[in-house]
Amino acid sequence: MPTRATSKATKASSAAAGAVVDEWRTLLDRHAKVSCALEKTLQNEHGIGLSEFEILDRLVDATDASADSSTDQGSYRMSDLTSDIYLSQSALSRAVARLESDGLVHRSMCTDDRRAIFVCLTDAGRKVHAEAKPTHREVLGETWE
Amino acid sequence: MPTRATSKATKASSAAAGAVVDEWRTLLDRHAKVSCALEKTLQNEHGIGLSEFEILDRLVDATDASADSSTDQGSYRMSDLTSDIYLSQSALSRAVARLESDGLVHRSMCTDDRRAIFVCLTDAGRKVHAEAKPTHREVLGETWE
DNA sequence: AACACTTTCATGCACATGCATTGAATGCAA
DNA sequence: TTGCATTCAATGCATGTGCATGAAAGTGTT
Repeated sequence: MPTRATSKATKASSAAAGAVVDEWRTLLDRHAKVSCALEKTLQNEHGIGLSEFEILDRLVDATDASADSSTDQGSYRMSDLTSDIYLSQSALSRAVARLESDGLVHRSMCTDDRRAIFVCLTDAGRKVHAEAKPTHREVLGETWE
Repeated sequence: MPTRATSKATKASSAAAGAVVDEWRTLLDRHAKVSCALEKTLQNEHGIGLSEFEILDRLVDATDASADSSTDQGSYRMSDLTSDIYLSQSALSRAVARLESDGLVHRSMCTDDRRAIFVCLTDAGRKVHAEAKPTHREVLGETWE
């Protein structure tokens, strides 16, 4: 396993580089298959996209993790969420906006730093996630291999 | 390392399911990081996107693999390409259209089955791919881990 | 031949994403 | 205080993608 290629490792390691390329293609294929299946199933059965589900998932994790009632239940600072998820800042902003318009999360200002936005689950959001989670796990198990 | 889950591993394995979820999140993160880096670098240094490069890559592979001059050099049937790559049929159609307008590939009809379209590399396409391939491998090596 | 069905690729449309920018709030320094 | 750079989130814009459809060509049945 080539730990880390030197910046000029283009020529020397043709076999090792080929292995990474193979892994990369495998990853691309699996990503396409799994995320496509998740997207469709979550949309059909629960009316949310994959990005939306992933956000809800993080929020629930955060809620369960910190039992301290920091602000509301399961608050998550927008900027923290951006770095904890695979979405870009703008994509996250819009996804949260979608979730809010669906009534699944609530955006609130922080009094300490009035630039920051806190996102927290609503009861409806918690409910939808609880319903969608088994579906998510199931599809993952079916399509993973 | 869980080699391969049985096909009906939905309910029974709550711990194993959690492991798959972890792997899935890891895959999502790596996919985002690597594909984003590849996209940017390929675009900046060679003027093509990741999808376009992947298509060129398949075409070159096909050229090298079959030394028989089947039709032209490195022809690839559109429908075959669709199943060999992670792109959907419509995405592939447009990506090839982009490549053609850039002069990197050439679309030609097949006389046997006039529904089918054959894609083959132009000299310019071969050249761009040859230049971009080291970059691709290099970025892959840098961002893989 | 005539008809229905399938396959193959392109395209209109809606939408999610990334980039770059904007606007607001903060922090720091003079 | 004023001034300037920084941080944070939202948004205009361009673009790539998927879904559903359409058109053309092939296949099969009567």
